[in-house]
Amino acid sequence: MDYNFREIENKWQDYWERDKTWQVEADPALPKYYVLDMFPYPSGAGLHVGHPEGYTATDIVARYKRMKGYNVLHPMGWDAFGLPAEQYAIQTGTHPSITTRRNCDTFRKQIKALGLGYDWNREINTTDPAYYKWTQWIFMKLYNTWFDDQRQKGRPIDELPIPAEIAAAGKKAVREYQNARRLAYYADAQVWWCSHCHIVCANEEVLNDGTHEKCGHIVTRRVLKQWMLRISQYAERLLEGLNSLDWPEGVKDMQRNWIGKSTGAEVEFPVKNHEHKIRVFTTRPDTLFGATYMVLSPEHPLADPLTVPEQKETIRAYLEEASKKSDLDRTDLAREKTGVFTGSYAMNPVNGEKIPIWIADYVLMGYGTGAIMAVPAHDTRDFEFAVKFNLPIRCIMDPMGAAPEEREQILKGKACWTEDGRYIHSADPLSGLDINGLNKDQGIETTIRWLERKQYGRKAVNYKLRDWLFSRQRYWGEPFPVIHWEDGEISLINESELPLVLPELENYQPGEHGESPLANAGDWLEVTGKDGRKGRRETNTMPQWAGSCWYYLRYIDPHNRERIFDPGKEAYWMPVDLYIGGAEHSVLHLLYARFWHKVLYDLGIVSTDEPFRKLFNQGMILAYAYETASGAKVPSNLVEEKDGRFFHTETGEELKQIVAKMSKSLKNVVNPDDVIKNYGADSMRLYEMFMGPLDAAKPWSENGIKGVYHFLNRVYRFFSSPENLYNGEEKNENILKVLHQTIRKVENDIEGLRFNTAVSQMMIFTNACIKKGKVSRDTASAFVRVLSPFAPHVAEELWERLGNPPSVVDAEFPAFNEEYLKEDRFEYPVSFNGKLRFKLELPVDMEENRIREAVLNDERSARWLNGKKPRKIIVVPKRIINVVV
RNA sequence: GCCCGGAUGGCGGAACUGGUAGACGCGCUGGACUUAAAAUCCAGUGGACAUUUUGUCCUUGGGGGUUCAAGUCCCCCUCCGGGUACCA
Repeated sequence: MDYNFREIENKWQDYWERDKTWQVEADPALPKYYVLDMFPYPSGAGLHVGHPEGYTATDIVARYKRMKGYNVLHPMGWDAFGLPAEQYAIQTGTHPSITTRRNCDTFRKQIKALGLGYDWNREINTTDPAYYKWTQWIFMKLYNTWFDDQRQKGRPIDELPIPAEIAAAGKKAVREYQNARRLAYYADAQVWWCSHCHIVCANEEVLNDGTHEKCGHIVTRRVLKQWMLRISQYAERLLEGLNSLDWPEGVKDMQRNWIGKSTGAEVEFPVKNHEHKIRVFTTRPDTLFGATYMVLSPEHPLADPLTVPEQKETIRAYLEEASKKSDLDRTDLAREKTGVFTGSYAMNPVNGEKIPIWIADYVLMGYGTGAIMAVPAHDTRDFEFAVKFNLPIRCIMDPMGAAPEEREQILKGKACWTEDGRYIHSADPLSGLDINGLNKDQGIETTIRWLERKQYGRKAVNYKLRDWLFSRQRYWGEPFPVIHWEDGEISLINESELPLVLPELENYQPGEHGESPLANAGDWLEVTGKDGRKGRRETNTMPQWAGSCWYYLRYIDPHNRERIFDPGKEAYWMPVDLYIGGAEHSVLHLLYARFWHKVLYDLGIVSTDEPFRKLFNQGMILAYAYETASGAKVPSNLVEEKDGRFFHTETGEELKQIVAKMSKSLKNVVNPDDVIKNYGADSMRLYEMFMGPLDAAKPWSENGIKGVYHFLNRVYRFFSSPENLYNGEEKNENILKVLHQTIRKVENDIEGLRFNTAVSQMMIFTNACIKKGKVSRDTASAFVRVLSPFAPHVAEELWERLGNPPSVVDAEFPAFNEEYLKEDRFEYPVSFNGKLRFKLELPVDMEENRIREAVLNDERSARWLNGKKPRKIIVVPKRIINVVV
């Protein structure tokens, strides 16, 4: 008979609910532990098997830490703003809040069915006005903050020093001066527009092929007034902060790449017959002697002024083409370089040489200064361009480490060299700069010093990270607490007016030309100021990232109506000790949240500089799928298995089993509800942990879940049968040893998030008990506690049956005792020349020399020594013996 | 292109700072129980060869190297996954 998981699971889930087991409060007398899941978007499809993986992992850690005496904060909530609910509203007229509530109810029910111990008293929902009141409040803080570059710190806008000439120019000038420095600003932005969704997309939401990640349609460029956040000013802080974090190196690397710091120099090139100067950023100022032309990006402000009359028409056509090209062909794989000559020349500061100025779209306005000096001999892009347009290529570095033939080519300007070497042709008696013979590092340093002395340029740092486009043309998002006045002034609403609640609408359809659905909001839109001035509310809403940027802070004090949270509680619970979620949030969510957190820290609102101390990414759960020899996918319902091989039910063709993402079309989606119905929540939890390492992608297998289900049945059957248990202490040495090994291993594995091996150790223990046939109640009680974070329902039931009062949740996690783990003898593997030949059991405290004797005296050694004397005998205590002959 | 990560039996995966490769689970084979099946229990299970037994050889994607000893460290290569891309 299988154990009745349904009855047991219902019973204990009811108990935890009635008992309010998971409700916690800040308690300075106890050490705290804050364990957080990335909260889900409650989609209409319900929970997916991927969700419970991370949730189970955090639940195990939470339960374990609680048993270790920590006060554990483990909350859950909903990232519920988003497109699907709005799309559904457009189609059916159902208000998104109704859809959202329904979906949250489903998710909550499904999560509870897994026996996850969340404090539901702290549940939050980003779409709840009582929550987004504070999202709006943070936006107001961002608006009222500027970044002090000197102190590398955000400060209140009233502390921004106003230069005398600005102050003298009047209020408007002061306002503009401030607006140009606020962390949230409203400005013309070149944005990606998705004409399918009628929405602007952040750069991050546009895929490599120029399509919108949400809908797959091609996006186009537009200039629109949008809200932006000055995250780029926090680049250095965001980069620096990574060093102190216990995060996967891969995630840190991704963030570093995204921030994209590069050091080099800014150099100014005078233009012949013009007062303009072209400023460029370069990481290779040392190659100035090799600069043979310059390039401006098509959007560069000097593109037009520097065009000579005879070139006007050509340039105009090129600029137009370039602006169109950035729409569609920008991502062409075979991007052949294009460009046109302006007719103007710049002067190379190192040698006074006249070099032509071109315009080309391989130079981007959004990076550096939007202009470059081109050194074709030592930059692959410039090389490609120079070859195509027949521009001179001047090698100024004798390559080190290049093959002789390659070196020949490079010196002749027929190939490009970007590595280190020794400079040649890099001196000019007039300018006084000479770096011939130096290597790259020395060359860069010397050139920068020269540039600074001659005031042609300076050392400079550049970041790829750009400002964050923060508004969307959607209904279902946080409204901005902003009023646009008829005279063009922008102001925030009063804090007392928060939350600014989303108005009810008849029509959720966004406009064709970038108007948000809120433009239909009638009365809501119009405002009249005290002075009689008319204004209009902002009709854009915030992106979905907004709510998820700070939700972990609201869990701390979710019902506080007066403040965002109580500072004492914040100081107690923060930082998050462990944060688990999908790797898809490695860059954006985590970077945005860190940015907001740092601003709040600078303003004294939070007590830590970084929000998430330890981060871990769970891997994706995949499924088996099938394909024919030609690679065509076959839905799983058309596949049959025979003797471990797979065949198409209709054609009979043999199929290959592969691993793929779960998808409706492959018919291999696993529904957690079905799994719970057939095997129970404990099996579901245990299997998700047993599948493999938490961070690995791994395929779901029906047989795998049967394995852990089988294990739980064995556990239940054995430990719930009184005839298998005797009272008091454990008498069997071996059982005691395995028990304590298990306690130690499970403890270490939970701390290291290696749940798969923890489960396997518990299996080893159970096998040993069943083999023995009878163990003590002490042993059973210890094991049940070890098992409880993983399979809490079975554990509660057994705990009760062993005669303990509920609940095992508050029992102490057993401590392992080294005494029981000690071995006095060890079975040494004995190798000859590295090959294992036999085993020899010896006392562990035996001296090495005595061990050598013992090995040589063993009759089995004679065969391998073959009459020779051993050259050397290596003894590694409690590991191995190796005889070298 | 660049930056990460990975490759271990029929399958999912173990293996601490280099020290008995294949833990644990699945599957498979044989057996017990049963009228039978399921469930359960017991035994076996990397490959090849040999065998009455003791056994021998091979094996962690491929090739080199360091070492008494390499899945683990170093160099080169192949394939797979993720990120990113005219970033100057």
